[in-house]
Amino acid sequence: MDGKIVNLKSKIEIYKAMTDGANFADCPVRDVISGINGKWSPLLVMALAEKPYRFGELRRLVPDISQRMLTQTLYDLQRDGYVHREVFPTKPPSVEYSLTDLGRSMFAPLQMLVQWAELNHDAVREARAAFDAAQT
Amino acid sequence: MDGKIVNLKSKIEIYKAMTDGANFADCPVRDVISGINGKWSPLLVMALAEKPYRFGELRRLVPDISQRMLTQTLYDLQRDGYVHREVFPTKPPSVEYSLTDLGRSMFAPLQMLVQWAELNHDAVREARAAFDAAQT
DNA sequence: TAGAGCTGGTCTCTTTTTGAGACCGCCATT
DNA sequence: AATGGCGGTCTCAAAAAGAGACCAGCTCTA
Repeated sequence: MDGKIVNLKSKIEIYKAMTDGANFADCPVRDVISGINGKWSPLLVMALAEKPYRFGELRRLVPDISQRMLTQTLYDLQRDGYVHREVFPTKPPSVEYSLTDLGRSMFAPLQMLVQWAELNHDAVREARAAFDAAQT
Repeated sequence: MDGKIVNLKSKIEIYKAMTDGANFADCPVRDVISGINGKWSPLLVMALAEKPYRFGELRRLVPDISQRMLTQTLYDLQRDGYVHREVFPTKPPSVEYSLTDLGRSMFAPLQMLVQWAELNHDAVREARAAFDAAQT
């Protein structure tokens, strides 16, 4: 990642990249995508892209995540190298989570998708309403 | 979507877009994202971006999806307005699935993410191996 | 000094989502 | 008459996610 996205591949090449691999299960692209396509991963990455946060801060920032899923999602993000976890030996030890370079490099493409969602959520809502009405 | 993505928002604005809404559940951006962030949705969208496919063709193209999940994922994509479903009254009626304009407009941002995944899957694999080794 | 609260978690239990695979009627081919 | 493709639905088991109790260690307040 040198900051610019050039040489976009053709659609069929991109699709092949998603179905590559000796057997289907270990296609590298799907392997990576699945890690950032969980229910909470994108939200946490976007939050940490702003600035590092402590565990409790993230909990308050994202009030509808359960503590269990916050722990687990952060663990998974750390394992895949997107998030750095640092423990500070304060009286009640505090833990700070921050994005690594790899995590930061994901921000741009993720932002595109979020921005697309923002631009198109009206269209999606209308489509949904029309579909449900037609199903009467 | 007029083909160009301009005026990128600041990180904090993007995060706010993901946490907007009276209560957390109906944040528009998360509502939309959740629809395209399933296990199979991105793959099917990428496949249909190439050209329309019939049900059985998609099944063969993506051999590790179960019939149940293919049915359901296509249904959800149709409901959200990404996919058009057309039934042809042939002897065994055939059903063709194709991307709508809305679905096509999603291709660009999705492609960015896939491309990022392709570029960075080595880094992710290394991070994972290092993490697992450190956990000994 | 006793109680309550904050720190970042783990553990158990229940509900929801997903996956595997059997089954369906219809029709064409063999 | 049996086989296979067509696009599904239905059932049941497994996996993932959510709710909430519990934990030790420390600090502040009454």
